[in-house]
Amino acid sequence: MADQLNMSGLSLNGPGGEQRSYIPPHMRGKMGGAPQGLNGGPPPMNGGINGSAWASPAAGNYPDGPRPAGNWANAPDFTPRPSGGRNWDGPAPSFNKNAYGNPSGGAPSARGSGDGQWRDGKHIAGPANPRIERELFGVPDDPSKQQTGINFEKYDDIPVEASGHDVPEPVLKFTNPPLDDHLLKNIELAHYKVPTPVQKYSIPIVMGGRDLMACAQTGSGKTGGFLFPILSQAFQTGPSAPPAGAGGSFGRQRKAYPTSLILAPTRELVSQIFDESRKFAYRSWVRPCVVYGGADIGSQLRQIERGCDLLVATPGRLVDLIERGRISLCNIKYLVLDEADRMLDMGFEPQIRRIVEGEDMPGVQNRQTLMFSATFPRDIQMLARDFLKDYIFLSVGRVGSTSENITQKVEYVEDMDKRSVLLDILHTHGAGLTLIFVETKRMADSLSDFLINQNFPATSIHGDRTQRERERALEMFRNGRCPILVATAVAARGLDIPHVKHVVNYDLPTDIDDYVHRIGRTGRAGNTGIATAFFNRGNRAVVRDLIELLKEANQEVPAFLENIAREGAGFGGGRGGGRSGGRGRGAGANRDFRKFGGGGGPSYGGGFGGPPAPAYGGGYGGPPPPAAYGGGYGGGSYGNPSGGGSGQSWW
DNA sequence: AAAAAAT
Repeated sequence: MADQLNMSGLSLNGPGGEQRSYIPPHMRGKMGGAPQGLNGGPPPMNGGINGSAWASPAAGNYPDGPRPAGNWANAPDFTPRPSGGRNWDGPAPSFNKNAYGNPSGGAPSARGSGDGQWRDGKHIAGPANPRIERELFGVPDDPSKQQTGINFEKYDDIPVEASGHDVPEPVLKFTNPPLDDHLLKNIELAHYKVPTPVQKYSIPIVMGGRDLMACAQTGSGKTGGFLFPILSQAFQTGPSAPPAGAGGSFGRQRKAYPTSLILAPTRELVSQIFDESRKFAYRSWVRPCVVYGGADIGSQLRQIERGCDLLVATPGRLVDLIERGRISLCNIKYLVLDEADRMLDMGFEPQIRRIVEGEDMPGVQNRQTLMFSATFPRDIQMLARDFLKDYIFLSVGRVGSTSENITQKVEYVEDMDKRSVLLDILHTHGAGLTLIFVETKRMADSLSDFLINQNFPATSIHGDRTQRERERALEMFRNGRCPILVATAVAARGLDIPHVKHVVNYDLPTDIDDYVHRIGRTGRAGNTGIATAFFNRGNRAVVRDLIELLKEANQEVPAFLENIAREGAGFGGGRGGGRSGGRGRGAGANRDFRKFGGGGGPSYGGGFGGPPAPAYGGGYGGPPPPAAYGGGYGGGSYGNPSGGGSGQSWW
């Protein structure tokens, strides 16, 4: 069998039998002297995009298309984009006022948004399209599309703290001014009534031209928090001219010049942000696009070609497209880094720095930059220092945990008993969506298999499933056909799944922030939810943080937790709390370190995210510092900025 | 230690 596999592998070699190693797509054709075709590189654009290996599946049938039911599968290939000319360096298409589709005869260019134009300094909305409206905004009876269950009074309880100089007054309503009328119409279509607290602040901040660093989580309305002001400004000021000299360069491939770029860590998250941006860009001149890995790049390229004003991307795929010369960032006016802490956790810093500092993006003074992050540890502070200018710092309270929307339970369950306890829970809390978090991909598979064998409608989502499987699982969960979803960390943050009734931490995460994110999938903004965690001694690393969190949220703290915490506080067991306070969390953790942080000068050494105590504590042979140590602000200015990473010795 | 992310 192995031999057969090898044989088929060999058959991939070149005709002369020479070993041909894999060449990434963006490198093909750059190999010295090799004819382009040999390496399977894409033919030139006018060579016919529908030919050869470059060909995509037929329109309307993208097996890995990012939006399974999305309208862009229906968009005809090469519909000239009425307003797109400015964003290309190719020859601008001659404007034709009927270009976006005479209803009869012409190809229906139903793209759902971005169908409007900018002409003679005016924004001209595209035609209304009932089908697209239903797709984007849903119908009142369709719970999967509805923005229901948002209790706006609860939102008002979320504390927001703004600091920085000249913080503008928050807005109280969606009104013109400051927001553009076209945006207001779309907001109304989306049934958004009142801005959430983060939106109340971010709208005037961003529209005032200021940079923003916001500590906020998804569910606080932060997507609208950046989309509303960005789109509103775009609707009023129109597109940017392409760079001088970009137009008509002979032989150059078409290149898109987006004016807004939104980076986010996971594919599902960028997809979700894209969906939101389609809503609010509906009928406007702004055409949103989305690019991420794991999906057919050909269809993404074609989308970009049709015009790309607002781009939502994961870093890896964006770098790929930049290397291919298909996207230029030189026109960027707005840069948004969403879930910045997560992106750094996932090792995206090099790609992010390359995108922001190493390509053609305007410098920090010539663009507006917004960063969102659930926490504000040292590495994020460094990023803020480098990417932002004179920013306003916004700290938005936790949506779920500190309010009493979520009933948190912690049960002592040994690993071997977890399955049966889970079955009990599923039998007891039958109705509603249940999201079960596990720590490994393998566990996600085996647990969902187990549940399916027990006749539970379960599915799973994790990084080893194909993008298509991931999206399908999420869709099945969202629409309730598979109301039990077993997930790894891929689903922990950012995903906005309405109506999750119960979050089960089958395996507790080692990082309490992850726990907060996970339980935040339920009890969203006014809905009540339940979060159950299975705890055993294997989780004692988080016991202190967990207790602190439960207390903070006015939840019951089981006696066994206190007991185990005391065990851990003994000598030798110091790892129980060594990390406490390392990441910003708890009351006051997400604060503007410029205000609270240690001293002046370049030392960013506030206690914020400082290196864990063991980094130096071990050297003295003394007992490990007490758990409280290292928390707080300005507590220690040990640690040079770059040294933070090396002290990771808490396990 | 695990997960995610360009191929």
